[in-house]
Amino acid sequence: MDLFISKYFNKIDKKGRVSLPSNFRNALPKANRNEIILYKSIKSPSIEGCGVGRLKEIAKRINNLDFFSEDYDDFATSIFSEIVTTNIDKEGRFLIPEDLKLYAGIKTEAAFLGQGHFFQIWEPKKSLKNTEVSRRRLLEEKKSLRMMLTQQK
Amino acid sequence: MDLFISKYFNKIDKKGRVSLPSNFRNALPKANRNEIILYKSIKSPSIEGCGVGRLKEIAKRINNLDFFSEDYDDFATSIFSEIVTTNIDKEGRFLIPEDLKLYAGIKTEAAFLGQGHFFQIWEPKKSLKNTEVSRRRLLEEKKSLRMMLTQQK
DNA sequence: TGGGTTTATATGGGCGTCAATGGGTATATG
DNA sequence: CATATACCCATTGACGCCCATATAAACCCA
Repeated sequence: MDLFISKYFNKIDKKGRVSLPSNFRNALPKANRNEIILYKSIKSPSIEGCGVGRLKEIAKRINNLDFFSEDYDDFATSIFSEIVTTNIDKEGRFLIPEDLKLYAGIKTEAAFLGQGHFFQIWEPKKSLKNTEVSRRRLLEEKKSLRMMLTQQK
Repeated sequence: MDLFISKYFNKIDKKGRVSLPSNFRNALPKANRNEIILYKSIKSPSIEGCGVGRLKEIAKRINNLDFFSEDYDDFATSIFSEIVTTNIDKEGRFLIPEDLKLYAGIKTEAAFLGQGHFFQIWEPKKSLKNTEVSRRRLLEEKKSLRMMLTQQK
């Protein structure tokens, strides 16, 4: 299963290290499980991450936006210029850069949220609130979309 | 017959393990009978589960949404981060995560309800009450539906 | 059809392995 | 030289794997 699934709460030690959930490590391509990329989420105060292979996918999606629009500039700038790559040590831990932790408000603990082809890293309490809000929006406002997911093939 | 049908009451041991009814195990695709997915039911205080195959189907559909939209996030968060995958051991048992047990009020015993393409896990007493209520609703309020189901072609 | 035997399922428990976490030390980088 | 990061080792608890047993269902044979 090459998807990032489930939610995990891991601690950040004195050295700033945090374990990438083993489940997520297994979702990375076997070829390169020692490296991931991180960047600020555009839509929420969280950090998004994935394997380096997904860079191409991200580029493609941005390319589908109107090249002359403000969005294009904003996205290209926000994402590409801010992407960092970090190494995963033999115990499966990595370091979250200070500016990213600041952006997400993360201090001593991090919530890892599977998002399918990528994952998000949140400050735990914020993640709970966000999950709650998303769930309610889905329940109350988006019946037609929900149908898309619940109908049998 | 690859459908989840019937009702079973199984015990949860000290280690938190519970047997997936063998009938349900047989309803899983032969390809992958060692893994199932679990998630909070949207409509009731119960846990829903099914084979992992359904997950890939959902992933595909979500991937078709506009990546930068709010919808995408709502779905990804509500679904991928809320879903849990658990392994089934050689005796056919698995672990129910604590937060899911809490959500369903399950402690030492679990009721498995076949629902066709998926199944539900309830706290036994609640399941009895729910079955009763569902049955009465069906009888009293949904005569038209009943007609549809029972009329001979 | 009855009685005995096998098989499968649910359940219990021991134990090794792995994941998450903590810390010491070497190495690198400026 | 000072700080940050990589590597190595240790600890703890959870989980997976294996084996055991009891009850129930299936089977077989006379």
